[in-house]
Amino acid sequence: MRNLNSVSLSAIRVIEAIARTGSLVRAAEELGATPGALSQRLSKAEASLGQPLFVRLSTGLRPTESCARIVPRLTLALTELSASLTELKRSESTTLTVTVAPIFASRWLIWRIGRFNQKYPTISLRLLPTADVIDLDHSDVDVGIRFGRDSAAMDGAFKLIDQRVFPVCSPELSRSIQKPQDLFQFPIIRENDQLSGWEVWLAALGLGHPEMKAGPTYADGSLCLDAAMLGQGIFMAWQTLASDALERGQVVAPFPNRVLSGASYWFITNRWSVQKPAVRQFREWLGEEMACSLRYWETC
Amino acid sequence: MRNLNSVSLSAIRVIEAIARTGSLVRAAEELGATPGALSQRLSKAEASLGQPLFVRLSTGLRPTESCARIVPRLTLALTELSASLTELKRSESTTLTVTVAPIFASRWLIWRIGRFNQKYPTISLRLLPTADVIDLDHSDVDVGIRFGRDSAAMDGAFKLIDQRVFPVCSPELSRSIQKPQDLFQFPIIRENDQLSGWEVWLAALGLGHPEMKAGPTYADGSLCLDAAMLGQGIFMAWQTLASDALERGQVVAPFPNRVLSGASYWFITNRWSVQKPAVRQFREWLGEEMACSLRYWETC
DNA sequence: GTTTCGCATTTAGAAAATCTAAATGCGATC
DNA sequence: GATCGCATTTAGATTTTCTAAATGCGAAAC
Repeated sequence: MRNLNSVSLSAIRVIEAIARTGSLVRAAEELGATPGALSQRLSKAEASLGQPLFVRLSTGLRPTESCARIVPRLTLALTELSASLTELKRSESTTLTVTVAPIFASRWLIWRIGRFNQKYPTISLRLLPTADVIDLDHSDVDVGIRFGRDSAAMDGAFKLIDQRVFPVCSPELSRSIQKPQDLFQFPIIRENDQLSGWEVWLAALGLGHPEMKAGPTYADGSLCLDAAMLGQGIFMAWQTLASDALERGQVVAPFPNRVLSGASYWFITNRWSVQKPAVRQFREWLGEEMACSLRYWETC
Repeated sequence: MRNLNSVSLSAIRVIEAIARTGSLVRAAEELGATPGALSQRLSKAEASLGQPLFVRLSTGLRPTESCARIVPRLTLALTELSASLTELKRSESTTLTVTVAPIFASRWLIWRIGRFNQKYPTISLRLLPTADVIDLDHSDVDVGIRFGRDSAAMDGAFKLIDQRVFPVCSPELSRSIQKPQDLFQFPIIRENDQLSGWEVWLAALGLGHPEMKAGPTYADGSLCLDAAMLGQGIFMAWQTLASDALERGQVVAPFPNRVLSGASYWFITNRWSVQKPAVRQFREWLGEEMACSLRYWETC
């Protein structure tokens, strides 16, 4: 391996091309350079190898015996390198790695990926459900779907959907609920002891700060939604979380008001992946699916 | 193959080394460069491939999935290139191609090559008997043994031996020859209708321009010598031509005077081959063999 | 919790390599 | 004897690549 320090690899390519084509001019054409440039590279290689590699004929260049002996090996090795790069590009264009928050993945995305695979069978979509934000540019992840406040919008991010919040509960509970104030006869389910979303929702409905019953608290929204399904209380949910549970009737939203929370879902891209067609296709597909979910919520 | 235009081959080497060693610092050490240089080459490669090849960890660099997949192929290909270069160097050091005039080859050199092979069994000596002078620097020939006038001595040539001329004839004829004038009762054998050598020899012995009988003419000195052996006349020979025939008694030199012709044998070297040990060894061996022939001539 | 260490990366400027375009030279062919 | 095709040389421009030092960042050590 240390051998390769003695000759520039580009010179090896020149040698192989000249040997294969039998002429400087043809090799130059193949390599996209001028004959003069190749001639110089060749001379340098010969000098550093301490031996001539080609016999100069009036009709072109003929490899010397020892050069001819290794040319097939050079061709092989260079073909191998070339094929490797092709594979690199190919695999890159057909696999798409997406990092998403686990809750979004489990409550919304994974149920729809089947349709994506149907539409783009050549793209192999891989999910990387992680809670922490990755530096996409220095990873092999193409896309991130991140939730964040609109004010923190990052460079080159694409907004997928505004988050809207609304209370949900089990069908049983909802029977006792006619007006917003009725909600507060039930416990309020909390995510990490927080009551996120309630303030904006109440404000939008012109309600003050009613007294809210203590309720169970869970580490993430997904568990909170489960608790709501089981009738443990009222939970302030949002579209992508509750979408499928609503559709299946596992929970219901007693009021049609869906209030902008001021946060959104963002589609962010690895700097390298921006121009990958698969990225664009995934983004467009995501947009369509979200629009479809939205339409459903509006009709119910 | 056209693929390889997109990425510099040296970058491929960097990629392979980083992937194999797992660290920029170690790769830099192996490739004999600074980490900064490799970092730059890598960034450029990533840019032109349009994808990151390594995930940056605090402990070093980890290949991305698609990079890792091709690394074994890269290692293979680079190893192959390296091995090819090794073979190139190896074969170069053990085969020695020598271009010689056919007459010198057939009358002197080939009878001694056996001894050369014995002394240097690892060097495979190949003779290229050609009449025309080759431009060594642009051929795969390492050495030329050329005959020429001293005034035309070329650059970097090494004089092997001064040519000395002397008349020879068959043993039968020589019995009638006591003094130089006796030579001219026999036909004078010519090479290409020329009487080369006679003038200097006669001058050295203080003889004028005696009348010389017409004799057979042949295309080259080797055939002239054969004619002399067969008693067809007198031939003005020289050391390397007549050496073995004299030793075997096929011809005799009636007079001890060996006169400098003003020409010599030259040992010339392909510019690339000068530093090959085999070249030096062959030159030294040639010198010894010639000295040995000289000693024999002096004693007879 | 702070420091230190081992990395990779960035930067600016220097050095080296490589290239281009045109001239040159050399055989072979017409 | 002229012309064509090819490789080579040359000088100068251009691009690439490198070095050395500064920087930044995370993990381990203290």
